[in-house]
Amino acid sequence: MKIKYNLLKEEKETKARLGTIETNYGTYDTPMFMPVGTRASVKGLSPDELYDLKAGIILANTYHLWLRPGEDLINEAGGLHKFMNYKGPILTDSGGFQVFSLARPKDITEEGVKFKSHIDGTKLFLTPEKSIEIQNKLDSDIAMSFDECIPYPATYEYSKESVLRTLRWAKRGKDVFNNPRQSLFGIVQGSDYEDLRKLSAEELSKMDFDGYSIGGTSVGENKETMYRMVSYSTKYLPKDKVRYLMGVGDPIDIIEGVIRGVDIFDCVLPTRIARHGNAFTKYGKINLKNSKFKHDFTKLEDDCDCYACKNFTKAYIRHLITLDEMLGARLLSIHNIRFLIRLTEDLRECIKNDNILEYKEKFIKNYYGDIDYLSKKTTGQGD
RNA sequence: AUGGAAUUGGUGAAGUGGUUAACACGCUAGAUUGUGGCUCUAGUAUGCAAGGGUUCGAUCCCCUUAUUCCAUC
Repeated sequence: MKIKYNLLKEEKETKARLGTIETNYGTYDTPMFMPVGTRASVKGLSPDELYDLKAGIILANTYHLWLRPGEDLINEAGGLHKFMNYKGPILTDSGGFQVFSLARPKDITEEGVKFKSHIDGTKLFLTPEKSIEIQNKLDSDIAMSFDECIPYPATYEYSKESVLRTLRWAKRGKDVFNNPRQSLFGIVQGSDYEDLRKLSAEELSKMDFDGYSIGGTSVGENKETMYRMVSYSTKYLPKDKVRYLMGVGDPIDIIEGVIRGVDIFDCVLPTRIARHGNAFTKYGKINLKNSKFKHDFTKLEDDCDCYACKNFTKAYIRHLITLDEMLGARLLSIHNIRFLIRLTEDLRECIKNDNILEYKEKFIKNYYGDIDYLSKKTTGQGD
């Protein structure tokens, strides 16, 4: 079946939306956070552990699975769900983002994108049709259109050219799309130009996708700019379809995104920083490698219900991380993903109670203290 | 006891009669946003066993002492 979005309530003072999304594998509440499992695995975690975290949709990556093990092998296994034994919904990214990090501008043509494999340097060519064909075979629940994610800053001329091309690519992908149990999303681009975001969102809407993504954020702009890009996008998207802000998962960015009408987020941040020894807490991110935690026999967070917080101390997790024991990264991944999912649970309550701005103020005060987070730069990828 | 060799940071070590003593590990911090999987960035010896001497200048040359290792009795 195609996914179905049900809008239940809008928050009184903001554009925040409470809703549900019906999928092949159950109905889930939004706003929601999707853990990332690039290569058909959320690094270090089993499906059972993901269910315990109350994860709903997870993300896998077309580009990576295309190269290894190949879409035909996964098709032979009976599709992505059977292959990895995940009994929840799966969304596949289109490979557009890898283009952004692996290709050079001159390799992008109307037909598709030339780039080199990050594994062995093999020359590769990806087109909108090819991306969709792979995703159809992977048999994920939601496929993404193949888009161009441009760096920031970008000139108006280049941004416009790119937006128009991405629109043509979206149309081409949709035309060859042929998996009836799969849904297809379009991706809004347009850098930080409101008229381009508007053009992108409106043209995609005319094509009637099953949901819409916001791409091209978190590519080197500051947070204030990112929030503007999000506003420019949700403003022109239909209310009866789900909105997904791609690649965003800093806690405050999730809050700001929800306030601007975003329903779904995904991000590698919780698992990546976990592997590097960091944990989200409501009083800011902490680095367990810091010597101050050596004798700290308290939990990561007192009120967290995750397996790591229920069973282990900071001193122990620090010990695991400093010695590079696998369990350390696993425990921090569990905690960090649960932290973001709990955040979305809180935000859903706030939408019901019409007090999301209060929640945000309190969150920022706890998390950032006096830090001016709005001027913080997002990471410039692809360099 | 005699002869020989050595002694450089927390560790393994490179090195030179003359601006900031290489590198690695460790340690201390920081980074990380549609994942190029243990990554990246920065800091980390006012010091070259101790004392004395030669020299414009010594970690580097000489002497004494201490310690360690090897060989022989």
